[in-house]
Amino acid sequence: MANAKLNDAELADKAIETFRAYGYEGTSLNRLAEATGLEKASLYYRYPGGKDEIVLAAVKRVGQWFGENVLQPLAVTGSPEQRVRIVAKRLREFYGDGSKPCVLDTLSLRGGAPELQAALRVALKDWLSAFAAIAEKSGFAHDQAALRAEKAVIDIEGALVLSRVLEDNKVFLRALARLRKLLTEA
Amino acid sequence: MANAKLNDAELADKAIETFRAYGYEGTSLNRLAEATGLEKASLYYRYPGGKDEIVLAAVKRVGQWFGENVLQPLAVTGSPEQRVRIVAKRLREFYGDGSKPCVLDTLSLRGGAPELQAALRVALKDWLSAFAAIAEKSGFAHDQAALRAEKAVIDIEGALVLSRVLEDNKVFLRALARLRKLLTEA
DNA sequence: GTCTATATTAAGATAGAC
DNA sequence: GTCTATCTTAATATAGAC
Repeated sequence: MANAKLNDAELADKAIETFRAYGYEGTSLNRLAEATGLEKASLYYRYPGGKDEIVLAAVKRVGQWFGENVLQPLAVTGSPEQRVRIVAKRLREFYGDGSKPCVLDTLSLRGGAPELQAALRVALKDWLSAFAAIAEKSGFAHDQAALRAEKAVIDIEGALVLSRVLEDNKVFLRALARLRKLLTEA
Repeated sequence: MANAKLNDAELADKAIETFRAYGYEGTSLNRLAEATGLEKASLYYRYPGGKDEIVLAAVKRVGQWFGENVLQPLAVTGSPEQRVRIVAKRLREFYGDGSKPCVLDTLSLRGGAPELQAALRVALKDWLSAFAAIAEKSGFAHDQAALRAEKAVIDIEGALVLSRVLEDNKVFLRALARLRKLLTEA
């Protein structure tokens, strides 16, 4: 790690950008080498398990980042409305105004290792839990809060798909504009 | 075509099942050969352009099928409510109760040819137009009808992503249960 | 029209120099 | 820790028999 060109976090960040755009099968080690600026052999030195190990590290890292920067603001001070507004802003950045796919979507196609699918499932459940918590704090009953959270994540994921296919970010931005109402208003 | 094991429609149907599950990059000719029961060389004989030509043919075919079997019922006799109920049923079949991904999602990752992306965009626009038309017939103003259609397709696409990641079809079935209200009720 | 066999290119993966 | 070089396997693609 002394002569490292990139630290692990930087490497994971570069890698995840490739994975979220091309998916697991579409991300070759050549593409990863190009994206990170490291040669394939260097990637194998740091991740002997190859692509499987890299994608797991990248997903773990992005999950952590998402938790700290997007979901954590839901648990701090401020009204539920204010918190959701901040989260919507973070989501807009995270998804590049709707131009960057969600890893939960593009990495969940068939072909990925079971450990990858398990990691994605955990990340999604964390997301749903955080949204359900803020909905419950806004006054929804437990079950209704869970349903609102589900609808909110569906709205974001679906809008990302439509924005990608239509090449029109406005679809995603409209979905983000619905988020506060969906999670905090009856 | 005389000694063909499969006709073009059958071949496209087998191929699309592989493409929707694995995506474009994840679908190798070996997988297509296995799925169709034909050898790779036979696939090249019928589609000299290889995978690019096969995926376009498959998308064209599924788009046609979707139009005739899912969207066309929206334009026949019956109340808007009845028509949407039928469409929800067809969608449930088309997506295998939520277990089969949408080609618009899994084939729109980076890596596919521009012609493929264009074909997906046309298919999605057709879908949105058909949903918007039934919403307008239900009494929504033109713009509101278009928004309802967008929300409805987002709901379906997003729910498919969540169902896939969570391995829980109930998420998708809940979305389908919302469809009639979304397209026909104020 | 489909097959077996083969050629060619790219992907995954390792060895050894610096 | 990263590199160049190389190996191995799988992918795309074609040739020619039936």
